[in-house]
Amino acid sequence: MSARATITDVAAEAGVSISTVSLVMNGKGAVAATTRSRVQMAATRLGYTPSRTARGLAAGRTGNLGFVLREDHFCQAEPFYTRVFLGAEFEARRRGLYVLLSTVPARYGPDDAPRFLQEHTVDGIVVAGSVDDAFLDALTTSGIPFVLADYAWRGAASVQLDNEGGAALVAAHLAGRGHTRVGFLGADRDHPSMAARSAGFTAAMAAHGHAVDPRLIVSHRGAADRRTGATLAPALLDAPDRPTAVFCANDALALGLLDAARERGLDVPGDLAVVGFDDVEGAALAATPLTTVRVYKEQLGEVALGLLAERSASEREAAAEAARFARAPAITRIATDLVVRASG
Amino acid sequence: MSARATITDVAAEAGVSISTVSLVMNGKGAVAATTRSRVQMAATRLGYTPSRTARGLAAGRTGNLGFVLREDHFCQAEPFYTRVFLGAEFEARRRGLYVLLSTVPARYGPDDAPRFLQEHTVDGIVVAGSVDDAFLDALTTSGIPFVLADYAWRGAASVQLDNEGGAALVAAHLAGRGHTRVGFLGADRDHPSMAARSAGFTAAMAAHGHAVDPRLIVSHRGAADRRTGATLAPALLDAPDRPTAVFCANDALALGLLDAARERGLDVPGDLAVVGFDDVEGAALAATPLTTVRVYKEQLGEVALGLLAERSASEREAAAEAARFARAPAITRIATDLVVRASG
DNA sequence: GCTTCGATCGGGAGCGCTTCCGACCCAGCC
DNA sequence: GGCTGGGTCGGAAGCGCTCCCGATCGAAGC
Repeated sequence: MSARATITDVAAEAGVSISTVSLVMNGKGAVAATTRSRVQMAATRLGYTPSRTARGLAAGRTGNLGFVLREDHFCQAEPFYTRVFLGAEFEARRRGLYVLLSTVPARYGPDDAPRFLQEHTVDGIVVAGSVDDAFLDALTTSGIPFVLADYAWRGAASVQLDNEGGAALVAAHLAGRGHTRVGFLGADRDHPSMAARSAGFTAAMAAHGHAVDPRLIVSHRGAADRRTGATLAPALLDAPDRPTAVFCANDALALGLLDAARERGLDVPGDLAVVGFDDVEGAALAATPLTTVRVYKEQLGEVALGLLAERSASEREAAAEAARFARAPAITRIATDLVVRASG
Repeated sequence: MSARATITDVAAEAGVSISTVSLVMNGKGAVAATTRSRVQMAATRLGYTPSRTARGLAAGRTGNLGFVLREDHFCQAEPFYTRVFLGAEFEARRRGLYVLLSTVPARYGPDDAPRFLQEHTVDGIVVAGSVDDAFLDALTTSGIPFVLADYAWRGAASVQLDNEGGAALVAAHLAGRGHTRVGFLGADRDHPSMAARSAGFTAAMAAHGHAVDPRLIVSHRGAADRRTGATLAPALLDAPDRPTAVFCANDALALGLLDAARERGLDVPGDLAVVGFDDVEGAALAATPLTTVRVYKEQLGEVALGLLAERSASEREAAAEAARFARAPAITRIATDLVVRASG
């Protein structure tokens, strides 16, 4: 690949000025149809693609967005945020943007700032999952627009799963199957999503006339993984008046609960119905396929990135003050579905 | 954050020319120590960080690298390539570079090109894991330097695990424990790493005087996952003369084999020793903790990115022809370790 | 028929930085 | 003491693009 064609080459080839080429390439301004097509032909003939860098310099925006998540979230076995990222990357590609992926440690110190926070190599940032408040503080003061995905923080714009809605679907399902004594198994309770699932479920059950016995609500602060599910299971399974169904705040916990149930020789769903949340890969493959709430991870990323792209675009054109006004503390919700399988 | 400080501001603040500031910021050229420190102070006082974009335009390189992997590899449950990426990102940060993550479909068509292939927004590309040949062809003709990580293709530069070495460690370990009749369980056999593990193991066993019975070598073409491991297990476990030990080409297969062994009531490692490869998260947590070969995924990414960074730098300064000569088909190997646990 | 106006297009000034080149200064040299 | 030369620094030309502004021209308005 020899030297790339530049806008000047195209202008010469088409017999117009570079301004015109620029207008055509960006689809703005008033350009006569004939001129436009002449320029386009010249561009394709020369294999011209505008230089991102030059465009960035001149236009004052870089055309790439950051995607930040906690290191441990990125590396966890279940590729949840991975899929969110994939959705974001897809949407970015659709919009002709790039996304820089970076991680922050669970405990954020001032030295951990992703470099693009300082170098302004990024027009905006998607923050996926829960992160240290200190990071969000730094982000806020940096002035770079950002949107959260699957997290909430103050009035920041965010895209979240419809956790309440999903939990309500579960409640309706269980109530419909005649369960009146149900339990809830949760963990990672500081995460707003987890809290919402818990609250949504108990509220919906109550609405169905079967308030959840507080003794059957176990909620942990630690990681919401399979091991925790198994560890916490006895509190429910060995209770004097065992619930006939348990809603777990996520599939990992549910899988752990299933392990514990199997150990005890309980029949699922005969003795115990188990419902999870997330619809992870392993849910359908489990020994007893798991009834769960399906969430659309890619869509979460797509929507978040789309929102960010528009936000950072409007940030530029409008006066900063005006844009800040328009920033309604928007929470966008991604709908969820119930997938009924064998476990309940 | 008001308007950013530019190089001009720093020059004014320090009372020098912008050329001098540039020299100081890049640590090149001959600048008197006093001048240098004066500039540096001015820069920190103004909170100056050079604009990536401007730098890129002027210097002809963008300062970011691409990291490409197959979509399905990115999403698999075991975060192998995720860790590789993390290592790469770390190394990039260390070098002041950015990395754009993008995926390609398993079957690559001309329309699937990551956009940065055409827009030259990237100085080089790390390709992780196996990808479609068509993609590598496209990459080659694009002229963008690239290095492979955990893959091999023609004479392309690549960083690979020391698969033979790891397999030899396993062979030595098993032979040392008195196993003379051993089996091999493999899958995804078109992947060079898998082939190397198989070949390395049988060669090393032979060197120990215990040639592997060809009937005890089962090698599959499909995905090397847990399910496959369980599916393929009968060929070894139900053989007339069952091996006393099996080396599995990766941990997922080994885990599947363990499932099958448990089903048959076999004692591990009494009746059957099982050894894996990769040391995935689940290996240590398995019911019978898995003896396996530990591989340093982050290091793989680090080394690959470092190599790429140097390659793309030299690519620029040297004449293209000369650089192409220097491109010895280098294969860098990352050492592996044996981790002995309960399974064998 | 002359002015006004909208539709088109070219000119040109940057965006912030790198880098080549030449100017300058002060030792050291014959 | 004039000259050479190395060590320092400033000037200035871009890198490829965006975008404001003004020029041009034919058509519409009175």
